[in-house]
Amino acid sequence: MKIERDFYNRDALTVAEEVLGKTLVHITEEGITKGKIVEVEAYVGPKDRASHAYNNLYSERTKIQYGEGGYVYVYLIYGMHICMNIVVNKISMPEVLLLRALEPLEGIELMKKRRKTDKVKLLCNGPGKLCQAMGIGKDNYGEDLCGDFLYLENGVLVQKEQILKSKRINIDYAGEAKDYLWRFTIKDSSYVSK
DNA sequence: GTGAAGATTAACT
DNA sequence: GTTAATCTTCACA
Repeated sequence: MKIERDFYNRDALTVAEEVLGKTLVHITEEGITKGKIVEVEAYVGPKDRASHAYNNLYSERTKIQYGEGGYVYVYLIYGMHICMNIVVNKISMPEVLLLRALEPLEGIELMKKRRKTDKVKLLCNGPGKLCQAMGIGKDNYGEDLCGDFLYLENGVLVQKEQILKSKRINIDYAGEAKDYLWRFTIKDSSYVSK
C-alpha cells in the first residue's frame, strides 16, 4: 500500500524512525525497482549546520524543502553523485531525510546493469549508489511521492529495539551539528553503508 | 563574472 | 588511510 501525505507532514526525527523498513518503489520505462530502507539521516534546516537550508537559507535549490512533506529533494554532490532526500514536515519547515542505504528487493537485475556490478550488497549501500541503482536523477527533483512513479509503500514492521541511532557521516565541516545522533539504521542489517 | 567547497565513491598505497 | 574525479551551487565583487 502506498503511503499517504499525512505520514510525511510530521517532524523529521519522528518520520526517520518510522520510515525504516518501508519500501521505496520506482517505476520507469526500463522496469520496476524496489528496495527496503535500512538507513536514513535527518536534516533539520533552521538549526542544522550540515543542512543546505541552514539558517532558513532559501534558494533555487532548497525551495522544495519549504513546501509540504512527501516531495523529493535531489541534488548533485562532488560533481558526480546524486543524493535523494524525502522532504518532510509542513509548509515553511525545511526538514528532509537523506536516504543512505537500501536492501534491494525487486528489479535486482536492472540495478546490476545500472551499477555495473554483480554484488547485491554493493548495489544500494550508499547515497550515491542507491540513486544510480534506482535510476533516480536530477529529473526527479520535486517529484511527488504521492504520485504513481516514485513512492513509498508499507514494508516490514521494525521494532524500536531494532533501530540504531548514531552520528551522521561525512559532515565534519558542520561544527557542533556533526555530533547529533540523527543517523538511523536497522540493527544488524548487512546492507547499511560503510 | 569569478572562485571555493562539497550530505561521495572507487581506486590507490 | 589517502586521494583523484568532476561540476553545481552559493557568496561576493
